Amino acid sequence: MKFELTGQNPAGKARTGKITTDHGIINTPIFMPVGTQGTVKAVTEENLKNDIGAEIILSNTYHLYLRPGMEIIENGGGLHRFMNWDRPVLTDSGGFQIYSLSDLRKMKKEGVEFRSHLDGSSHYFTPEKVINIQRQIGSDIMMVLDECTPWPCEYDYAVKSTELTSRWAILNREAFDSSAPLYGFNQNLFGIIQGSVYKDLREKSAKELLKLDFDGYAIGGLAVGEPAEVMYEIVDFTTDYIPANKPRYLMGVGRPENILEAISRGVDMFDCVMPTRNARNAYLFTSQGIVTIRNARYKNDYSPLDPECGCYTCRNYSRAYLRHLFVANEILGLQLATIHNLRFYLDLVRESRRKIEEGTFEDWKNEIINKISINVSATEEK
RNA sequence: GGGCAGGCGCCAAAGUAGGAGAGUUGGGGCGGACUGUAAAUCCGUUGGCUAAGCCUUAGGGGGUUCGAUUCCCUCCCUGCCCA
Repeated sequence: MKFELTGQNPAGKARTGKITTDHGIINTPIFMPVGTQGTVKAVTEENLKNDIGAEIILSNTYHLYLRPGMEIIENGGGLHRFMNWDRPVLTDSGGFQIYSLSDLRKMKKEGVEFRSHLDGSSHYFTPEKVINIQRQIGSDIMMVLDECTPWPCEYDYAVKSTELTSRWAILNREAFDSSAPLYGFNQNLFGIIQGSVYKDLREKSAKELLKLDFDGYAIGGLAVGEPAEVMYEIVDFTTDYIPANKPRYLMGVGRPENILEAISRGVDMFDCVMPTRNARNAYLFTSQGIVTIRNARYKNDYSPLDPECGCYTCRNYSRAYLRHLFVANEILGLQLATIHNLRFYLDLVRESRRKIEEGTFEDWKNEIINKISINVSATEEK
């Protein structure tokens, strides 16, 4: 993997770059659609490429390991072939499941024990195991096993947790170095900086991980309920500790405005379930603001969802039709909504790159946030 | 024409051997939430009003009773069966 910087906005810390992998180039800043179970829910590979313009997608170690299981993935020729996706894939390690499935797991010194949410069976994840699974999956970018801390998080717990993540990082690195790719292309490993909302811990975590010279650095443990301003502050603080020549990935973020603010603070990569999940829940992002397409107000609205959007959905269907699909619980609604929301996110980062290269990112960002973060329905109500 | 079973909120049903009550469940309607996906999920709301209360309400009308959605009479309607 190669990462080169291609542009830098004069104000702020926003920058553009290019990640070259064996499955192609990723332009940064980039948003990565989430495909937890080896599918970006409700859309096809063709949608992802042609209608959305996805350059890389995310998948998940924990979920794929439980189902369909590694044997199926390996026999299928690795995840790329299995799911018919020939562009880069990043896999999360299961660190987020330590957070989101906290009722079903037990932290151990060397790893974490999960009870499967599918059948209750027990599974033990260690850094080494998680690296091996990601070898079997064949992701282009693998993530270290970490612990994603919740919010709020007591300082003492954050100290212990961050130490654990740092200790595990070494084991992740060793397992990575002593194993090899299975499918004939290179794989890379990103470290994850933790430390909750505590700057001293973030600094410590970053410095410890830098010694291990990962291919890129993620900022984890944010967007778990803390105020956005706190998140921005920690992001701003932490990116200063990541060398300029390494990609910076803010895990799990976020709303469009969160992404723009983080780009402004020097982040290159993002992922979030929001565009996909919210699409399936009738919550659509548009250039004019949030459209909750199930609302009765759209019953007779035959205009396109977003007149400024060039996606398949906006080119061909009206708000009234989309609303009808959602109200009638028709599957097509999920697909059309997902195509649009993901296209909106990808357009957002594409436009960000353009503005950074023009040097006008900051002003544009502020203007756009004002436009897109309002709720269209609520506004028109007044 | 006769017999039987029923009619409860926008809809479909539950329940009540008379007594907690605008009142159970599901659906529908309306609104909201969702941030490294246990999510095509979840939550709220859904008679009226001069709103910590009051009023109206269980097919219509009448009756018994301190009290009726529940019992009785009658009419109307629906379904099934028989002519």
